Amino acid sequence: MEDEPDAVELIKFNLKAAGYEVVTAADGDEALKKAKSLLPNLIILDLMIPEVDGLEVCKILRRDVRASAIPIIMLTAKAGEVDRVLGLELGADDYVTKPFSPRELVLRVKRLLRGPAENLETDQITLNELRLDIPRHQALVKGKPIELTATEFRLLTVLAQRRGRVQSRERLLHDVWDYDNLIDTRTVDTHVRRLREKLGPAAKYLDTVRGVGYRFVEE
Amino acid sequence: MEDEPDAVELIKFNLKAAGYEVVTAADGDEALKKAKSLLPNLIILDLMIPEVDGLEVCKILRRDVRASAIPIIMLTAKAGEVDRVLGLELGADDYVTKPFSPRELVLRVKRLLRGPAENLETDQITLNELRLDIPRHQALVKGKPIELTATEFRLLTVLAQRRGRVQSRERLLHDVWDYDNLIDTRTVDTHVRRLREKLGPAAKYLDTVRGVGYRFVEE
DNA sequence: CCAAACTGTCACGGCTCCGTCACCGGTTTG
DNA sequence: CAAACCGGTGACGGAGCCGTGACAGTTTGG
Repeated sequence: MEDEPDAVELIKFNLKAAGYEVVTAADGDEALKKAKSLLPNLIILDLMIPEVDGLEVCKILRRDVRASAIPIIMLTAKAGEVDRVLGLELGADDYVTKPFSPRELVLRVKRLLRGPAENLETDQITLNELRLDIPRHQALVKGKPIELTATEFRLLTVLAQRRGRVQSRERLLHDVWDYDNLIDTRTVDTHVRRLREKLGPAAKYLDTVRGVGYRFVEE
Repeated sequence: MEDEPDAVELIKFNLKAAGYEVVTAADGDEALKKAKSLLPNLIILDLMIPEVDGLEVCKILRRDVRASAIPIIMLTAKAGEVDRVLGLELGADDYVTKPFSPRELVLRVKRLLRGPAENLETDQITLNELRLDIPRHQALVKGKPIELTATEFRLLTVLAQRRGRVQSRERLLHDVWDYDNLIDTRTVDTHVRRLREKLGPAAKYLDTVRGVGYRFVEE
């Protein structure tokens, strides 16, 4: 979500190299639409964009029921204190002044995605008889604790946090295993199987989307 | 209750935007007076404040009959990590290290105001036959005092104060040892082992969560 | 100034867990 | 309708994790 095409490509390239999935928007209006429909895990927002001003986009997103929880990084041309305070007041979580190194941006993205803000909001996930308590590292089915290994728990957490949306095997390998090589592996499948075994009746929430990946069902 | 005017205004703005009523104090002395007279629902306390030190303010408030129950969030500069454990012993309920995003602070405020029961830090923790007397720096099993070294006691305290929640080795190294480097160490394991030896029958309260860390059991 | 206590690191070994493979039934494709 | 594709399943060997004992460097106390 940028104004200069070159800069957009540069950022996109570096983020993809770090293993992230990137979607871009040409102006503020498009940015708003995509943000609300795709509900990304993080938004990088340039202040100087056409159609709808960056600050305005931020403000609107913060009022949105579903999008308000998404962390936002702001890109600003001036190092002016006004923009910084204004941006933070409107709910941005971090901001970067141009010019900046792509590496710095990637680091800030990582920090925000693993940061405390995310953990605070998602420290407990409940879906009918299944409950995930992340700080306690405990999964409950109908109130009874289920013994899960560390990897199984992380996999289930990632899927549950993005419930409704299909996660490809590559994405899961990146987020759960920190694998960046795209080697074909049956690892994910095996772990999903073990999860289903242990979850018992709650296994119905784990959907297989043939040819794509896995999904935690919504409602 | 801050030292930098800009930061105070920033926090104030964001809390008000979240629907809270906010009162500020310029120094520790003023903070104490206002806290005792207004009896707010929550206090955000900067460690680096003039007149009366933040830790001192915390200690005084905890001794006060009427103000002792008020949750306190401490703001600490990244340098003085020793303050963290010290603050916990003095009865702070949560910590935020600078720099932090305003949104993160608001989230922590919400959490503390939402569930006071699960976040209350007392100076005495009792779980069946095990009792921890934090101000006296003493651990008791079935009423009999157990000889613990300084490090062992701090480790046990940190684990017990976050009972139920798994603490990673890195987290424990950070909070108990002030280690920030992520080198692989068996130090935590060794100290847990020594703790278990000394605790005897009460050792069952220290859970190992394979691949994650350690946990003080709940109930 | 010495002895005792405390602390961090290391090596070892048992045991759990994990990644991979082969196989097979079901589904899609041409 | 056959061939290719895909994902579920069971099994297995290696890797990684953690408990344990030992030890050297440092601190404490007499």
